Parts: sequence; C-alpha cells; structure tokens
Amino acid sequence: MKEYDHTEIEKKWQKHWSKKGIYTSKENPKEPKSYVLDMFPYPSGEGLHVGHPKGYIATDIYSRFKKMSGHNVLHPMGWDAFGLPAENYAIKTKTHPRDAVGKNIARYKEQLSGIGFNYDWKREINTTDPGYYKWTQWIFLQMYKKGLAFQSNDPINWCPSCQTGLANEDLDDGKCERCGSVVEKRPMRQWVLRITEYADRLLTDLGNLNWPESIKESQRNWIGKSEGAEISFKTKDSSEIRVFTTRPDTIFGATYLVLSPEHEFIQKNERKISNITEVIQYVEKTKNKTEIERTAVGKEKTGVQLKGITAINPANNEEIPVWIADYVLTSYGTGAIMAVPAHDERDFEFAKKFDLPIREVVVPNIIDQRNPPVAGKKSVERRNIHAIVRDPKTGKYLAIKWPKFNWITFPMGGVEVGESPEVAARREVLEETGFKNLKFVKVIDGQVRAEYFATHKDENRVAYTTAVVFELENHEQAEIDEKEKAQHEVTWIEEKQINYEYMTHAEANFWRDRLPQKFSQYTGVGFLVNSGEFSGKESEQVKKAIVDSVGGKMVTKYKLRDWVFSRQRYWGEPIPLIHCEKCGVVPVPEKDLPVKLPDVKNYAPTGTGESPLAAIEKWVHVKCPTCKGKAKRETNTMPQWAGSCWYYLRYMDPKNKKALVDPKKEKYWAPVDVYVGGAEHATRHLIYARFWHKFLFDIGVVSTIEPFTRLYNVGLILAEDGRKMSKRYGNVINPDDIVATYGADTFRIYEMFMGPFTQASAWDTKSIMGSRRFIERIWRLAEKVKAEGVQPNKKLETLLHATIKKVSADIETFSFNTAVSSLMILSREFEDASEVAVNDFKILLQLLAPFAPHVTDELWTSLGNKKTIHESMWPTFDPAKIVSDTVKIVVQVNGKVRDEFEIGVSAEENEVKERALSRENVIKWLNGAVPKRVIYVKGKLVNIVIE
RNA sequence: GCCCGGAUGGCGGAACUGGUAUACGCGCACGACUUAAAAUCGUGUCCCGAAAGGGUUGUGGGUUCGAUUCCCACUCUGGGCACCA
Repeated sequence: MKEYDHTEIEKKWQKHWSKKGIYTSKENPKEPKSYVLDMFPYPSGEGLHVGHPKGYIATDIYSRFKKMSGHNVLHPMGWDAFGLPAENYAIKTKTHPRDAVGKNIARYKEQLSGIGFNYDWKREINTTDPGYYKWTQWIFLQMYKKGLAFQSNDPINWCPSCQTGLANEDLDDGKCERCGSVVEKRPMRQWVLRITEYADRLLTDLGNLNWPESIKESQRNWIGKSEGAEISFKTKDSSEIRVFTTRPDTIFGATYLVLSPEHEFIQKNERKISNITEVIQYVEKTKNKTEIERTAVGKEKTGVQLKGITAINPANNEEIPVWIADYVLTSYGTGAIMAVPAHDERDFEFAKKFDLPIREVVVPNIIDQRNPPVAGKKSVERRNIHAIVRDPKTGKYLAIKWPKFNWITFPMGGVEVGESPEVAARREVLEETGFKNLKFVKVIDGQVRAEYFATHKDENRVAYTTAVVFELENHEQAEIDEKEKAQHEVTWIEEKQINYEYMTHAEANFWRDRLPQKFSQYTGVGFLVNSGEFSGKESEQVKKAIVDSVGGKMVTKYKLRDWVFSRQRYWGEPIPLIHCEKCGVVPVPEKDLPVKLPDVKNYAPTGTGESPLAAIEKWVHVKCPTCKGKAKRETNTMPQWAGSCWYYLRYMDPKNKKALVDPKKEKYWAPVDVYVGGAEHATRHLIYARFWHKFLFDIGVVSTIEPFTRLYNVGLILAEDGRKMSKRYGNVINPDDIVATYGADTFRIYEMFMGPFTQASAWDTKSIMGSRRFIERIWRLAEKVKAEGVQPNKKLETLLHATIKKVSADIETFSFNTAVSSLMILSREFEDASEVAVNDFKILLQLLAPFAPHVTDELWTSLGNKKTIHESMWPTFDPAKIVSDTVKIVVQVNGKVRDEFEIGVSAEENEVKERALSRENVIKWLNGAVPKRVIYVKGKLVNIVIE
C-alpha cells in the first residue's frame, strides 16, 4: 500500500467535492431540515490562527453527520465586514476599507478551504455588499415607521480615540471595548433603537432556549429586571418628586430624598433653592467626571442639600430634606430615590457622612428551630434586651447557665415602659449576676424579632430584642437574690461561642455578626416596626398595600438601555433617512434602497460629531422625497452589529432582490437549529439579533419568535504559553502550517480531541502527533481488510455497535472528544483482531468521516464505492448486538473491591450472590464472619457487608 | 458585594440516573527493529510499600452498604453584573 500522503489526498478530495457540488443545499420538503450555523467572522487583516477554526470544525462535523443521517442540511458561511476594525486597519494601511476587506476575505477563504469545510459557498454573504445592506436599511426603516427608531439628544458615551458615539453594550468597565480609552459623556444628536420595548419578551423567552445557562444568565443580568414602585413625594411648595424604589415597604424609614445631579427638578426650581450657586457647582463637577470616576467602588459619597426645598413623606407626613448626589443615576428609574439609610447600604453611608437621621423600620424575623412556637398556646409580644458584657481582662463574655432548662443565655429580660434599653440591661445584669460596674459601649443597631416557645411560662413569645454591649470595669458584685441564685449560675464564654449552636438565643448569630461592626444595617426582609398601621406586619406582604396607601403604583424597571445606533464613522451602512427643511425627517422611499455608501477621499473620522459622509456635498444634498424641497441626507452610519442582526435569514435566500427572504424558504429553514460561536457575544450580538428577530416576527417577516434554538459556545484555544494567542505576544500558530505539516484531518481530530468543546484549553504541538498516529493506524488498517471468509468475532461486533451508538450520541451533544476517544479504542480492537471484515471497516470509516473527511473518502473509494463517503447513510446500531453474553461482576467486601468474575447475563440475583459468596478470595476476606447484608447491583457488583 | 461555572496522575482529560476512579491521548522509562538515530511496534507508568496491604478526585464535615457524583461549610480559580435604589 502507498504511503499516507495527506497533502495529495486532501487537495484531491476538496477539488472533487466542490466539482460535484455535494454541499449545495436546496429546499426539500420531503427531508427533515437541519440549519447549522457558525457565527460569521470579521475578516481582520491578521488572518486566522488555530483557535478560530475550532467552532467551524465542530459545525462541519455536526452538519456532515446530519447529512449522512438523512437530514437536508443548510450550512453556510459569510462575512461581517463593516465596522471599526476594518476601517482602522484601512486607515493604518492607507487602503480603502473595501479593498482591504476584499483582500482579507480572500485570505480567510483560502485558509478555511484548506481545512476541508463543507460550506455551501453559493450562499456566501457579505454585510458590506449593497445587495445585502439594502435589507439592513430596509429593516431600519420598518423600525422607524413603527416608532422604534428615534432621534435623541441625550448625553451618550463618546470614545475620544475612535471618535464616535457608542452603545452601552460597547463599553467594558467604562472603557471603549475596542481601544480601551476612557469614554466621555457627550450630548449629541443620535439615532436610538427602542430595544427596551422588547425587554420583557427578551427576558421571558430565554426560558425555552436550549442555550448554555451562563449565557442566559448574562442576558438576564444585562436586562436587569426589577419590580418596584413609583411614588410621588410632594414638596412643601406643592411641586412633586417622583421616586422609584424596590422597597416601598421601608417608606416609613425614608428620612430624605436624593435626586441625580442631572434631574430636571433643579432647573425648574432654581429660584426656590437658596444655595443654588453651590448646587450648580456640584452639578458641573459631576458633569466633568467620567463614568469610571463616578462609579468607582469604595468611593466616598458626595452630595449637596437643596436648601429651601422640603419634601413630605406621604406615609407619615414627616418633613424631610432633599439632596442631590451623584450616586443616584439619571438614566435609571425616575432619577430620584427615597433614601432609607437603615435598610440600604448606600443611603446608610450617605446618611452617616452628612449626619442624616436613620430610622429602623424592618427587623429580621427568626423562628427558633430548636424551640418553635407551639400551636394552640397563647401568644405574647415582648420587648426584650440582651446584655452583652465583655471582660476586657480575659476577652470573655458574661453568660448564664440555667441547669433546669439546659440553657446558656446572656443576662436578659423585658424592657419596661419608658425605660431605655441601656437602663433595662444594667438592671438585668445586676439582678441576675450582681455585677454593678459596667461601662456602656453601644446599643447594637437593629432589633431582631424572634418567635419561640417559652417553656418556663408555657406560652408562645414574639420577642423584639435589642442587644446592649458593655465592658466590665471591675468584678465588684452585689448580693444576688436567693431565689434567682437557685435558678442559674454565672459563667464566662468565648467570643466564638456567641452563636445559636452554643447558646439558647436564636438571635445569637445576628449578635455575632453585628458585634464587631461599627454600624450595621439590615437590608433583608422581615417585620415592620415604626411603620404606623403597618407595624407588626411582614414587609413582603404589605408592599402593595403601602404603595396603595401613598397613591403610588407598582412598576417594572430594566437596566437595559435603548440602543444608541448611530456612529460618526465612514465604514458602515448609511442610515436611510433624509432631513427636509420643511417636512422634517423623511424616510428614503423603499424603491430607492439601498442608500449606497459613497466613495470618499478622506474617510478618517472628523471628531466633530459628524461622520466623514457629511463632507461629501454631492451625496448629502438631495431633494425631499415628499415635497421635493431642499433636504440633506442623514450622515451617521449604523454600528458594526447591525449587519449581524439578521444575516442568518439571508442565507436562506441570499440572492432575492424582492424580499429580505422568501416566506416559503424562511418557513422551511427557520429557525437555526444549532448555532456555534464565542461566549463574548452574550450581551451584544445575541441580544441585538434576538431583538431584531422579534421585531421581524411582529411585522410578519419571520415565523418563529426566536432565531437560534440551540447554542454552543466554543471554548478558546490558548497559546502554548497559556496566554491568549495574539500577534502582540508572538505566540500565534497558523493553521496553514499545521495543515501543511500534519494534514487537515489530523488538525481537525486534534482540535476536537483536546478536551470538552466548550472549554478553553492550551494548544500543544507535541500532542498533535497522537491524532496523526491515529489516522496512520486507520490507513494501515485498510491492508488487513478482507471481503470474504472472515470468522465472526463477537467481541469486535459488540464493540462496533456500541461505538456506533456512542459516536452518534456524542456528536449530537457536541462531545467530540469522547467520540474520538471511542473511535481510537475501536481502531485498536480492529488492529488486534487477526482479520477485519470489509463491512465492519466501512462502518469505522463512516463513523470517522465527519471528523476526518479526506482520508476516509480516499479509503472508502479504494474499497470500490462509487459515491463519496459523505453521501453514504450513517450506520445504525443493533441494540441486541451491544449486549454481550456474559457480564463481569465485581465483588466488594465492606465496599472494597476484593474479587471479580464473569457470569451469564441472564443469571438470577440469588445465583450471582451465591457465586460471589463461594469465591475463594471472598471467603478469605470474610474470614468466617457472617454477612450482615448482601447488596446486588444488577449486572455490575455484589457488596458483602460484614461489619 | 450579588449571580453562574470549574478544581480528578507529570500534562490534556474520561467516568451512564450513587456502583471497579484515572478510559483515550501526550509525556516519560524499558525492550524490539537499526551500525546508529528518527519513525514504528511492544511492555510499563496515580501515591506509599520488598510484599501483604493501605491511601487518593481542592479542604473539612455529613447522608449511604457504597460518594468524583447528593447535602453543609470553606479555599482557590474562570466568567457575568455591579452606587441600577
């Protein structure tokens, strides 16, 4: 047999497949369809490194498998070529972006074709092709007509280096995601898409998607739904301030209001604010801060009171001050909050700094698990104190043992009417322990409500307890009452013993947590106190009633912001609108689409807030389509993400001049069944595309509510040094070199065998030899193959059918690494067999064909097959053949493996157990002991328990 | 801070619904072939131990006849969100 020459074989078959056109897809209602899609690449100037094709290899395998399994497969590829990187690259290399993109695409295609992918290139698309972006513009116009695209002058993120406005999604930690510059806030005219209109649907429809949980979670975080209430606070001079809160139950604790510095209230009430100069200064200062400065973690709170303005808390009619502070954001909720310092960390910090009142209105509630309330007993409400007395000499804490109840408690008792917690605590310490010289340290912020059964009084208690902390000055003790003495004894406990495990108090864990803190505030739910008629009720349950009582309304808010959709750059789709002097904004008539991106000498960004297009007089000045008067084109362009919002639809019908996609074709192919790409697109492409898709569904262009049914994230391939593969580090490995040295088939097998598909792993050129050896083994195996007279080999047959089952299931779940592993095992078994039947070998080749398409086709045709292996039918397995005649039973004694034996599959439980007990080895280990229990797991093991 | 993942030999990793932990591959060691080397093939390879045996899936506990798998606490690590009221 010939030497295995991968270059010759791979070239030959790639040519053959494309000549025969075996990857051309057509609608065929008789066959089930399968739409397998890669996230299309951005053809950058650097070309591919070995990490890029990983996902493409997976979809290639999957789609070949589907095709062999009788599916009609759509597996296309295209180019996402508008946007900043292409433009910046063009500026740098002083070429026109169009030329640069053309060159890069050619290079990418060449690299990809060497790996042997089965794309239907007849359906290739390119987002920068006017025939394509005509429809991107068309979708924008439909959105405009439905009021989903609107102009705004709000301040937006401006990247000073890229010289363009950006969407929220384009920021990474307050910096431009592309170039890392700190973004500024700039008010400027811009086009915005109302994605928030779809927030709720984008959130709820996530539920049914077969996507990685992490991506769904990212999207949920990004959409950021919170339910709360909008409540109006009147001011004394009868204007009003609307606030948004998720905790309306805490309104009785709202001791001041805070507005964002940009809040319109300030301008409108300038004259009433007595310290307006100071206020304006603060507002100006905030304006000049970047987002990063403003939101830095651990930053100290700042703010200014609006003097002369007093608001009224509608819950209790209290007069409260109004402040402005930059910790309140304009763009979320109503841009104003009610501050409840006792139950919100930020408000608490602010209140401490500016010495504003803090009022506790929610207390945590615990039901004493060791001593729960007893049904049917009467219930008594009490105000209690716990005295926490520390002896500074020993660091220990004063406690009391109650032998009769087996209790360990702090000195404790009720608070009498008019008595302060401190006085009550001193009294109890004196009565119960006799210590009289205590130095007051603090009252721990926040009470705790606890429900328990008071055994000694035979009643259920609801206790609101306050803890008071003292230091012992000296050990001088007063005489203790005899009756008290008889009940308990004084003891000292360690600090770490202050917990509910050791002590009787259900409150103990709260005291432990709050004791070392200077201040503590409780942000959880619980029971209301100091809340008028709502006191004593559960906070969660009265939320709505409280909102009603103050005339507010329940509302839902989202963190998701509308999508800033205009860019002041050249290389993007022109926004198809016209500004007419008389008629205002007029859409370009659909028959005039596409609005072609004109050629321009200088396409560098202007930095003026206008795109370079604004300088092209000839292009800009047009007649108004409506009144034929003077008008100008919109000169902003669309962001990079526009074209990728709907490209998966165009593949279904790439040449259609009359429609975005023919509804019949859409019905046949949609939705995408399997979508593969990087996790970095979680909160941009994958949210934007879902948004556009839902819009297209609403206007009847598509028939499904979601575009991508199943999603897999391809795990990164890192460089050999464990870092990201990048030109900067000089650790890039080019797939061309690997294909030349080892062959495409080896390259493909290696990348799939590296580890779980979705997991990142480091490239290791040494390891690739393992995959190469595997292919060579298959190559040599062909020599052993015999057409006739092969003795049946039961063991081989069993393994063969088990492998068909395993490989089929593994490809379906993208577990390529284990599929390859089982094929390796099968090939070893073939090698060990004295002879190999041609039909068995053919099955091995078919199972391997999606992974190593070239070498398997070569061997397949050398066995006399006329059609290529990829047009053959995927083998099926016979479940009866997977079952072998005997099973191996493992025998354990006390859970430790001591023996094993073979027995017929049909053996009954008793038979297996008896056999196990009679084994020599087992008898040795039993050593005369009588088995207490014998456990049998069918067909697997016997565990004999003797102790 | 909150929310998702992950942790298994020298390395990449495998293990079905709780049932023989370390499959498969890399590397390494030894052997065969060779004048020699490479390639190839074969054997071995979790740790301690001469052996018998014992131990081992990040750490500590728990449930179970039996735990990589389930529960609790913790450590490290990757990612998302974060002054979003």
